[in-house]
Amino acid sequence: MQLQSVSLQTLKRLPLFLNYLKSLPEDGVSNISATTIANALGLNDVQVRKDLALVSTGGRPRIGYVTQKLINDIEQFLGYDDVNTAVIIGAGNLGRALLFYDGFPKYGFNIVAAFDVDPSAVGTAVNGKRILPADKLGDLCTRMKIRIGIITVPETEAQAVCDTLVESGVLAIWNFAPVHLKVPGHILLQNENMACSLAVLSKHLTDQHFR
Amino acid sequence: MQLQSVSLQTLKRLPLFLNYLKSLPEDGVSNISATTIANALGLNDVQVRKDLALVSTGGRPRIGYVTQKLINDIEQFLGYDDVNTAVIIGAGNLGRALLFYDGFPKYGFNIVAAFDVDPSAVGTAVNGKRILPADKLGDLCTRMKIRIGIITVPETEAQAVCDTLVESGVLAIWNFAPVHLKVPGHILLQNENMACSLAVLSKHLTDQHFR
DNA sequence: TAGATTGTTAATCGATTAACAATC
DNA sequence: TAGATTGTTAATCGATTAACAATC
Repeated sequence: MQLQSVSLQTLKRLPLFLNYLKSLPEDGVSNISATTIANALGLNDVQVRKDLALVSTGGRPRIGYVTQKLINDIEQFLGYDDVNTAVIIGAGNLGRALLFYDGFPKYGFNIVAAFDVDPSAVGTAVNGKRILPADKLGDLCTRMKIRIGIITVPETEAQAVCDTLVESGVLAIWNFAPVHLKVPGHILLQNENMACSLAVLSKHLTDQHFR
Repeated sequence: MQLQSVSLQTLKRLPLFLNYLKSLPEDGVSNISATTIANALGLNDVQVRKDLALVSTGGRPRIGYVTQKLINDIEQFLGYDDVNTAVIIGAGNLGRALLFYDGFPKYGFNIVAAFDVDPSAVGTAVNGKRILPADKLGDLCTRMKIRIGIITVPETEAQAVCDTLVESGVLAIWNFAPVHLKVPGHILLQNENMACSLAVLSKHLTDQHFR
């Protein structure tokens, strides 16, 4: 699966821009230059300008962009206007952390429910979201036309959960289990691999590999 | 900060190889080919071979690599032999999830403690790790020569925590707060930005941007 | 006007993929 | 031997950076 209009790299930077722009004081200057954004985020200014050119227009020499318009354009491009429904499978610590994560509603995502196999968890609620029995997962996804599944179950359960999601019409899967899932080509699989992050950090501490 | 001997891309793939190799049945075939690994993980076989050439030797045509030697070589390269000590700042849901995360000890990381400002959390323990008052953070990092800090506090607190860590000699920071932190050049900052992941997923659901 | 900034084209850089000889 | 696989060199691809004319 590849991006056509916008590169994956650009797509990953846009939320950073958005977050930075939103962090600016609202009563401050209403314009902002690509150079300012670049410096604030440690990026190249031409890169920022190129990214912005793909999702917005109206940057003026000497003046820059209108901050609010830029925010609107990026949000529109990223589809934060639409509300996307998602489910979380696995109501352990990580699943609970995600249920509390403020970013979801903020960026147009709505977690409709969580699922777990543990009978003592089923029936309770976390941050106002109900925890349902795992065997109801497929049914609910199909009925509610859920498009996004977030997997926070143990390694051993992840593939089975993934298969159920795919069968039930889920299109995108965000996987926190440290395992390589097999999915059909039309499914977008995003792996959130803690081990990768650890490796990069760990490597930094053994200096000779850096220059 | 840039990598010399190994590219960042390779560094991110090595843990994937490691995880896959460890998932193989131990009583199975003792050799494995780059092609097999590549197919299992959906990568290019030459890419795998190139990556492996950087951290191991002894692959034999027609036979492949000795699985156990490969595991040892990757682990040694990634520095999983040494135990790295780390602290978590913020014992909320995400912090607690990380305290329970099995991957840390498995990959040579030891979380020595967590810190929080909430008096009702301070003094308790999560998964056998003590939760200490936030104002003890700098002292403990300096005394115990902590090298890695994991930030799971709210956005507004993240920069202050980050500054304390840097002042106390921490070299690598893993930031889960959705904010761009300022750090000196010699510090490795790894951002775990949920918003970025969301953007990529969300984008997939608006098909026209994909080919 | 002078100078900062945009937007775009060209050059550079790095990573991936293709091709292929060596070899078990 | 035949064929699968390694390891390496060359070609391709894509992203970043540099250069610069346009413009406010």
